[in-house]
Amino acid sequence: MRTSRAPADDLRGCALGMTLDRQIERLRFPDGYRRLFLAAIEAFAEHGFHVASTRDIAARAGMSPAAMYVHFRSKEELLHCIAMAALDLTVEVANEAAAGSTEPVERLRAVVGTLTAWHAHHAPSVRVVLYHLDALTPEHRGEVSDRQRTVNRLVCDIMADGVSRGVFDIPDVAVACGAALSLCVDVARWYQPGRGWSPRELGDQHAALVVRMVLAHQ
Amino acid sequence: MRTSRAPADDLRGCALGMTLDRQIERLRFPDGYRRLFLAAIEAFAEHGFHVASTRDIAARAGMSPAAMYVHFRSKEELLHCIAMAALDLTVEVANEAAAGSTEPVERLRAVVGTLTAWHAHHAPSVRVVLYHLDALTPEHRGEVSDRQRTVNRLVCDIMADGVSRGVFDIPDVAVACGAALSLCVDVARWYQPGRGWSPRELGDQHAALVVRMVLAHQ
DNA sequence: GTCTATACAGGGATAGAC
DNA sequence: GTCTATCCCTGTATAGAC
Repeated sequence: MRTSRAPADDLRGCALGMTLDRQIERLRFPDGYRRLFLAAIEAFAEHGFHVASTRDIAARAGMSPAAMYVHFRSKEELLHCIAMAALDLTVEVANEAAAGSTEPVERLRAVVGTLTAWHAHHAPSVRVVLYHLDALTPEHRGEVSDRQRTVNRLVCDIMADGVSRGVFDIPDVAVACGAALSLCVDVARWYQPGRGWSPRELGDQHAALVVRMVLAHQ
Repeated sequence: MRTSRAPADDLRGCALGMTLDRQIERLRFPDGYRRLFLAAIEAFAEHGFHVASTRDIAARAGMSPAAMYVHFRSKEELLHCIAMAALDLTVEVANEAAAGSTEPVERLRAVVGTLTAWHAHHAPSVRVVLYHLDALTPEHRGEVSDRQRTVNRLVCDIMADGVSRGVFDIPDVAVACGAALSLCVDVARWYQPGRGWSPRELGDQHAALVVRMVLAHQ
């Protein structure tokens, strides 16, 4: 039987320009498993978890409905695997952005810009992970929350560091951190490619706004 | 046959302290209609649109499954009516907040604070309106988008006014407006009552953050 | 590991009596 | 306007052959 988790090591080095689908391609999944994985991302993103049927997913993967159950115990497990892979990538991308500098302003700018661009770029897939988590078992939902807290902690640490260095002036770090991440994440709800700014441009603008939000007036 | 829209006039004068349910009570709906309306809000908020069944909704309203179709043509129409009523209330609340002053900073603070508190307070119901709109027919979705644009325009106007008066310094008003509303709205995704700040306190903090984001350094 | 066939449950919506 | 009964469809998941 297959393990139901994507090996974290295969997720390194992902770049923003690639689509989530292509990044998944790089994972060393067995063929049938990967085809189902990609098909489910498509179907979930298009119709939402509950409306997308296992028949549809299997058909997109070029299989019979029954073949799915060789690779995944249930539709819920399929969602869980996708959510975890997407969040592992998100954590990876955020960490890479933060690693580019040791200066709080630059780190915050990089993380907010990158996460905004990331969520804009993968809006349909991200919506599934953000808004359909109630379909997961409590245990699986807990694992997802852990990953989300990891990103949260990264941003909080950057802000707290900036405060202690006197660069930032933040009344409540937890609230400001939540606010910054709301900017990054909520993009997935409304962003439409081709209308207005590109993901990268929008990221830069959000980064500038967040920096203004927390910067100490010299 | 009943009209399927809540009369807008009945929505005036709503106050934040009341729950959405109670505000709906004030609408002059016929009894059966209102019971179904309230039951559906509960069921949708609890399980999401697709998981909540018409049987469950009818049972909560103390009716047989078939009785629903006397008041609503379909489950989709029920969602539409709820979404429109909720958005009409949101527009109302935002307008009231903006009407409290003519000064851009105060108006922005009031709108962001009130909308944040509103979304925190009604998080479960608001999630339905925000994240399950793909279940609506294109026509109904259009009506919902109209209301959302109304709120957006209100915030944009306040910001543009502040810029033209030299109070605000905003590179791109549309982006800043979207960012401010992301702060207000995304609260519905993560807010849990009883943990951390109250809706009102959170609203005040968000308002302060948004003002810092756009205020011109004197 | 994939197929065909099917069990089994549940949901949206309607018919027709009262 | 509400009920009981029911139609009909779809969906998840399993059985068993290949």
